[in-house]
Amino acid sequence: MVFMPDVLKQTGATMAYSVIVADDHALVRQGVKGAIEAGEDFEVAAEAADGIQAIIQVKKHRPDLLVLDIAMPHSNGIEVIDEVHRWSPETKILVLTGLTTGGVLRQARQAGADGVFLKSDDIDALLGAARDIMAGWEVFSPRVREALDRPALGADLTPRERQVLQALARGDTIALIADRLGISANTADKHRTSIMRKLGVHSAGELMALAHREGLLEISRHT
Amino acid sequence: MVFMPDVLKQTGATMAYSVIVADDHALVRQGVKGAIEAGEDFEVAAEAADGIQAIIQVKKHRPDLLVLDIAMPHSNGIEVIDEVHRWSPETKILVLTGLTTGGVLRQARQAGADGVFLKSDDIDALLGAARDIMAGWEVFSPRVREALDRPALGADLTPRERQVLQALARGDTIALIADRLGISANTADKHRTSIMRKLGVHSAGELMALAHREGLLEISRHT
DNA sequence: GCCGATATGGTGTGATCGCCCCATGGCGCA
DNA sequence: TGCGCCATGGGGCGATCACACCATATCGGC
Repeated sequence: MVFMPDVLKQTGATMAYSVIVADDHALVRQGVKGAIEAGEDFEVAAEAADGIQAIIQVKKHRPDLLVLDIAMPHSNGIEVIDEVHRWSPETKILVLTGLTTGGVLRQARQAGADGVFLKSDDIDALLGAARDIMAGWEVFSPRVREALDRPALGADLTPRERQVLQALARGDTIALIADRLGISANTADKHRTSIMRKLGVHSAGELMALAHREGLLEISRHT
Repeated sequence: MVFMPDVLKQTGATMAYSVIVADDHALVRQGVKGAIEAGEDFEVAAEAADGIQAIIQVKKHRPDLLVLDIAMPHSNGIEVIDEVHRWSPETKILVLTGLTTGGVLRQARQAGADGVFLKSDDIDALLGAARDIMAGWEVFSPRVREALDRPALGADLTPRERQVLQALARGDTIALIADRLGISANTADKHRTSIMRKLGVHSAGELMALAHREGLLEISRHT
């Protein structure tokens, strides 16, 4: 049995939700396109291979739905969400990510994504998720919800502490960080100490490893 | 115009190369399946969502081609390549990866992959790559070749130094590493010093950041 | 046979780190 | 009006790190 919105039942056909798919991997775009066009109530209007292109295409097409990868070159997915809300507020956003590290998912939800779909989730569920979102629901798959419910690991970090953590993870030394932030080395050190206490680590090495492994850092892509 | 091997022209049909697609992301598997079955000379015999499953399916089906992602749960792609060569040496291997950090690509080639395809490469090229591999060629896309040609960054590390680097990146302290490897702290320190000199960094923080960023570490996946 | 690379070990020094002590001011909340 | 949290600052101490110096032993190659 195929779900069909009332509008379609009434008009007969040709009226489908327009979709833009943004992911830097062509294979993923193809997979999404195939899965979402399997239902005839969605039609992919354009694709984007990076964040900038995603914003441009959204401005241009004003789609009903944006399927958006987080880790992309040129402007990450979180920034794209903000821009989309600004330029095309009626566009629903379904975030697509391979990461289940919690931090990313939390960022996406807080930025205003209407749903999150994991790349490892069952592909057949994607179309249903898209339909649910268009029906006005928020869609988080079980595995996403589980990750979201897990106590955060770093959720209690203060803004300043996050700032210091970013710098530490880039390999900056305490002296350099203090200088950059215009504070004394003692204060920067105090922040580092607080971070380590909150994350339960006892050496700079552990902290670096944890930050990279658990995705506590801001998302960025090079290449 | 569709390429068709001589065997197919002779027999008429039904004789296609069997393929196994191994990737932890269902969307990618779907994309690969669609792209590779667009030519009628390939047929996906099975899929695998992790390294263990990939090995099991290869043993079972003895496919002509394995399309293999590197970063997967339970046994990474490099290990899978070894196992495939052991249990099904006639199976060609096309490595699929999103990473272009050189180290991974180098590992894949050295492990005996017959080709590397980037997830961001043009999807239409995948079928051609598969056909070229079955024709006995080694297939590396231009972007892969570029990454492979780039001077290595860490290529001159000795085996022992790599070992120490892995431990450092996990957050282990020099004293712990020395103890684990059964050597003195002085020697472990000497290795660390050599690593930092070869990589051109001057602090533990920089080293950690570089190792994670440039993918100098062994591939592993959790979750 | 000698040279280079690898791996092992020891000593020392200055810088940084990990963690403790202390303090002040602002801001929100009961 | 306190109480807690955040951010800022100072000082100190022991451990670790970064980087020199020194050394021996093995192994492969010219």
